[in-house]
Amino acid sequence: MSEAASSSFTRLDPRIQRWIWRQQWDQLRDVQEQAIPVVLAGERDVLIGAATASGKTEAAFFPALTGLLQARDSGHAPAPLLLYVAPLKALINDQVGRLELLTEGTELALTPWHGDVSTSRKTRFGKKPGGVLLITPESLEAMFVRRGTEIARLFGGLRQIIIDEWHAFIGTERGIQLQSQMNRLEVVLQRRIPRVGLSATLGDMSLAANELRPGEGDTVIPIVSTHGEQALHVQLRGYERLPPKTAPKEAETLSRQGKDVPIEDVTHGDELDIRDHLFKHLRGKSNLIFANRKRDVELYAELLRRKSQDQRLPEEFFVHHGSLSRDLRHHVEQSLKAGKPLSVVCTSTLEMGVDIGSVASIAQIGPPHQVASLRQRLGRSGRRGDPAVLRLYVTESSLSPHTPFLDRLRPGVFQAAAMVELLVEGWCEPPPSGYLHLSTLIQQVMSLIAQYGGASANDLWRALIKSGPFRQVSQAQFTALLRAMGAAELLVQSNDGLLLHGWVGERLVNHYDFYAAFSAPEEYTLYHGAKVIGKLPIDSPIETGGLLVFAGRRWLIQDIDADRKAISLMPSAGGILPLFGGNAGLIRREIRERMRRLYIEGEVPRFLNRGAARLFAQGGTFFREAQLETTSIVQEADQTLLLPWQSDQVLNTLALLLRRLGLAAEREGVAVTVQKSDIDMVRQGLEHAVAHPPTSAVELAAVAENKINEKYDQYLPEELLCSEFASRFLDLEGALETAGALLACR
DNA sequence: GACCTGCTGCGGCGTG
Repeated sequence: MSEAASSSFTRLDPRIQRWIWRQQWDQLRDVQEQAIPVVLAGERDVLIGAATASGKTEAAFFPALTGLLQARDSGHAPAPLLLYVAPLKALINDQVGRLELLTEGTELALTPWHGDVSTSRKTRFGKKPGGVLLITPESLEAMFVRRGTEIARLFGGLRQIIIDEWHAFIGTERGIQLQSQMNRLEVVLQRRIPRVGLSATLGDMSLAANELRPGEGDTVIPIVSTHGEQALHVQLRGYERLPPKTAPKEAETLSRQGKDVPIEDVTHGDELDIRDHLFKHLRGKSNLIFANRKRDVELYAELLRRKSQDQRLPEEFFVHHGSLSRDLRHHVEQSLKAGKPLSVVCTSTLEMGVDIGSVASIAQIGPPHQVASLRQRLGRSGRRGDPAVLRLYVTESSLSPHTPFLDRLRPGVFQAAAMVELLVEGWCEPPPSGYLHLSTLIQQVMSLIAQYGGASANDLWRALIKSGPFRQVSQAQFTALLRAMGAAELLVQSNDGLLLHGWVGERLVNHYDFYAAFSAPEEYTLYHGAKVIGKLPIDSPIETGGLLVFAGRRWLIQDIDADRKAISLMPSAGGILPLFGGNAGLIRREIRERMRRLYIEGEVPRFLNRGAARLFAQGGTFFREAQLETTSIVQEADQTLLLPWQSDQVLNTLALLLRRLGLAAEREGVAVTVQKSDIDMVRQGLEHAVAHPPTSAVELAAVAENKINEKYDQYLPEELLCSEFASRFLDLEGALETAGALLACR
């Protein structure tokens, strides 16, 4: 360590300094230099923004552990405690391993606490709290519920909270749950506990800071890595849909006759072309191939694997997604980490989390859904000074006189191109904010009552809303929520006004399902003999004797056991790709605006290959033919389309405004379509909407169907469900403005 | 037109 290194270094505990020496680091990273003094001071909240593997975890732990060791050595009572919260169990396990080395010889207790940790280890912490506690939000929730009266004792010595991968929490159910838990700790301890958020440099730091300390984001100290941006090599490849060799109906007839139909024969020609390109360019190196859907992950893994087999090459294409068993995923992660040349077809499971080292390139099949996730994926490539390499593969439908209007615009190519441009310019989606999170509020009300053995409405209001993170919820909404919880027998009121669990609430809180704030579908476990392969959602249409492609292998479904929720598989020659359900995300205004600009300027971005450039030209020509530069309302046969190039929230709202007037309006891709209508009808509808707008987005939400999305939404009365829906999916102001603009142009 | 994440307490049984 050089002299200049550093006043920061000299302030660390000597035991930590020795560890740094042993690593033979010649200097601290810049985020570490910046973070050490402020985290060590232990007074303010800190948000550290830096890419994966930039040393931000150490930036938090070096000073936090220094403070912890000093407090312990000075005999501080109660025993000082550092809390680390992470979104993944795997991250906690990794972290414990690293901390064990870092704290060697200090006799500092490290306690991982999640579902896979033994009860004995948890009991040990209960008997002697202190040291470092590493936990998930769900396990922390369980502590509040099961050990409510012990919270003050267990966390009495708490000095700081470090939150890993903070960006992954923001805007989600788990994010607001964690905010609420941190606040509840402060309520019990009656003091402010400094928070240290670790985050990828995504979006706007000030928004992320305001989520770290809700309402007081400006008091959070931001620390951003000054590390230079890496070079980026990107290519967008375009394909046109080509039919499979054997049509689906024909294939079904053949297989019913007992004939074996190879998967290549029922796969679209463009998908085989993409496979060939991947095979040719990725073999021999390590790569990540992201596909948007698990079905496609299985498809491409299978196609690539079979091609390797045909050419008698060693197996080097693998699968990784969230439905695979932990063992299978772990094996792939370890092989990647060991530096073996292998390509993994995967979903967002390999976007963050455990360290897998660096790969040669990233492939993305299908247009990405978010610039933020595209950037996160790119961060996995080209770490050691090499440029990051990104290949995007986008298929558009084939052109014929019957090709639908929206497909002729080639929206996939334009969306992908817009996202790459925004990525290069350094833009990405800010974290979502403004949601009510009423489902998670129901969970937190139930949990607080469990913690204290009952609570008054006023106690709940103060702990969750007035001083807590649910500040978007009004008093009237909160009262309505409690009343609805009473009606659903989640709550009952005792004679002295104390709120307790009703019989439904009791049953809910006493099941381990309660601790997670997010909902997950019920799944069947897949077995090959005694070995667990993975899990399938039970809504998949499967039956005994059926075929399945899963985990990059082909299987025959031998047995389905509904009681054990188990499916037995045996290897087979054929296989069918399973479909997994899911909800799509929301596209932001900035992306749609950039798409429009690309259409208007018509200049082919340099990163497009020939195929993509051709599709780009087709889309641009069609855009001009349809005069979309000057008008955004067009008619095709008996449907009318609105193309305002706005956010999905604006499109949702426009569709509802028209539906309210009895028009068959729907959001469809980049447009709002209105069936059985003409331009005049739609213009009249928009005029009426502008002249007589609904009083609020909440009122408009009543028109929407299927508003239940989150875990406890089913307990919300219609009015609150509408409020929640409006806060997430609608933008009335934006929609009325857009309607005005649509009417202004002819 | 999608992906991902998480989980207690207790009874029963084997082992030292």
